[in-house]
Amino acid sequence: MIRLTKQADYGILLMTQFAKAGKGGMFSVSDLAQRSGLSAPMVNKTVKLLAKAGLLTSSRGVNGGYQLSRGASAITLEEVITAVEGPIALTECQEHAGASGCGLHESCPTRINWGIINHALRDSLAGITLLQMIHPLLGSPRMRKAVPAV
Amino acid sequence: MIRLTKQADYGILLMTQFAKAGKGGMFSVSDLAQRSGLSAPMVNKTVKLLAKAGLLTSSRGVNGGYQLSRGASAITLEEVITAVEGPIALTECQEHAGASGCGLHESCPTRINWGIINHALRDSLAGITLLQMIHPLLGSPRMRKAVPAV
DNA sequence: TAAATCCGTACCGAAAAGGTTCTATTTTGG
DNA sequence: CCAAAATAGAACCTTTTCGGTACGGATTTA
Repeated sequence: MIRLTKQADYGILLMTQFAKAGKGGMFSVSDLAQRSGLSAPMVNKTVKLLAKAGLLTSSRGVNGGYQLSRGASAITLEEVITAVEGPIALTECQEHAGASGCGLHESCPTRINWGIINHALRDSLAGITLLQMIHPLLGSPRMRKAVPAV
Repeated sequence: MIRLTKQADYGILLMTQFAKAGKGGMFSVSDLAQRSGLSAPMVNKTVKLLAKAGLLTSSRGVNGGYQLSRGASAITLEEVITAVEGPIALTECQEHAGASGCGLHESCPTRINWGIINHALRDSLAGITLLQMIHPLLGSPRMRKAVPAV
């Protein structure tokens, strides 16, 4: 029902852990699992996706772990969600434009509207950074301006 | 992956059929199935939800069917989607506020941000009417103003 | 060289989505 | 007044996706 998946939620939760630790904070999977209250395998799975997307950098071997690849003010929710659960689009036709076709009778005259809606959603997610997520009261006034009643 | 369900898509498709037919246009389920290319049982299931939400009115018996309860310019995508797949909210905690609790360790400092995001999504969907869906080129300039880059 | 850690993939159970069917109930028309 | 056409509502099944776990391999450090 138009929900974020739990894993995307976990991704955001984990990223905020890094953000709270500040620049250079490095955590292993087991560290993160303890801090977040999530199971280690689930953390494992999720940080891999975040690292693959370039939001985290990894170090292998003893004393290895993950850390933010950029400052918390330079990473947005849009990036985190996309990293974990793929492109953000309410309708399928917006994702692989023209590739498959809707299979329905008429050519879709509503595609323009969907483009606008998807764009609005993506942009409101792209307007919120990890820094704002951990300091909502500081972030929200600026954000309210950037994301007005639409 | 943050997709609309197919049934919600069907709901929108069906509602645009009514909108194209203009005020007072009445269709039976089998009519709609033919026009839309969807299976009759699926149409059946979907229009029931739309009727229950008050977006369509129904007439039983021979020559019965469904019709729009209001003009196409007074029905928004937000209403159609909510009718078919329930309240629009990306995160669960926004729906039944405080009822269940996240179950996670700290109280969620990000709830404010989610409220803003959900609101932005709902409002952009509420800003698009059925009339605009069937006349995208007419509707979009006004809509671009109502739903700016957010 | 052993331990810690990331990497990649494959797998399984549970939940949700997608779709069908069946039995009322209501209305019209002959 | 009865048969046909239509909605109302619920139950059911199948398929897909989600949520979570497990395992073998590669890499770094001590």
